[in-house]
Amino acid sequence: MDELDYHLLDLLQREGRATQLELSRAVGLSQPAVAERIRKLEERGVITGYAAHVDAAKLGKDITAFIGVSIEHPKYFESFAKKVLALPEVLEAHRVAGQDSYILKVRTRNTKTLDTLLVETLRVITGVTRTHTTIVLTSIKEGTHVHVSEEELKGA
Amino acid sequence: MDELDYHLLDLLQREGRATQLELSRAVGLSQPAVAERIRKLEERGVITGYAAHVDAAKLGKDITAFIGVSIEHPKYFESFAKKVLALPEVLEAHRVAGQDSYILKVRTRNTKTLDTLLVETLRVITGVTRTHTTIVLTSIKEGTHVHVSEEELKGA
DNA sequence: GCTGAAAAACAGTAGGG
DNA sequence: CCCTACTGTTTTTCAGC
Repeated sequence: MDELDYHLLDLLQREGRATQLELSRAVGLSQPAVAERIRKLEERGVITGYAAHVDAAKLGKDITAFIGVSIEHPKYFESFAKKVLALPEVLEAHRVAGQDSYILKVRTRNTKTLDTLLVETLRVITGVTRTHTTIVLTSIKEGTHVHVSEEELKGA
Repeated sequence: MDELDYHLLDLLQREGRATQLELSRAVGLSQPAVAERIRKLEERGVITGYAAHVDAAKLGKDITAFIGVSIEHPKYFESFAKKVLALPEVLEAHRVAGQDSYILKVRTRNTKTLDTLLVETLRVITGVTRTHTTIVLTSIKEGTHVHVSEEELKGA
């Protein structure tokens, strides 16, 4: 992992369908060298995949919300996780330190479907004692771009 | 937007570098028909872009956290948003309804860099009165995949 | 790591229903 | 809106350096 790898990762996070020729020009390597580096980054699991990003609002998914979920005992963590994984409305699910046991990020069609998700799906899961919902009004920034630089990782 | 478009969106969200030939076989169209549909989806802004996804932990970014930020008056919203946009550690920034004014999702190298971000960068921004940080222990699910189906959008 | 070249796979265009 | 056929790129995989 040198500066060139970081540069490639940066470029590919911005433009996941950039061609190897474009990338090679940007980083100053030959095209086969770029192909080789990308292959290795994928192999080592640094690059986990590629995804098209979609405008949820254009698909009628207007509501984004964060839901804090309290669970009464750790023994219910696993079954909760399993159920939540199966819900398409849940974009992210994190176990967290603090008052809540989990934080979910969800995207639903409207407030009605959010309500349904809360009362009919989440609150009835075994072990869930409380949910606390925060509705997003506007998203200023919504990316997955992980910033990396050689400088930052000195001695890592 | 018909069922075929939804199917293509679903596939491209899972595998952003799927070839048109692969997609065409999956949805039962010819390759040029798929190319045309994808072009239109991009044109209309339904597909906003493509990105490589990266394993942050493999890059030494071990800490994910959600930060609720309270701002004393709406007049500071814009300047706050502008400053936050420039911070590479901030993956997401949402203005929200409720106690907090904003929720940020951040990714940092360790707890020390998180602390620095909090006290030296965020809390000193004009208008910020309070921050409330929730550290992620494990992420069960972390995706951007927006679920879509014809059925769900009946009458939309 | 590079260049250069070949083969295979892919994306984009054209003509026609 | 879709098809097939064709053309130009891109990717992949080799040499030899």
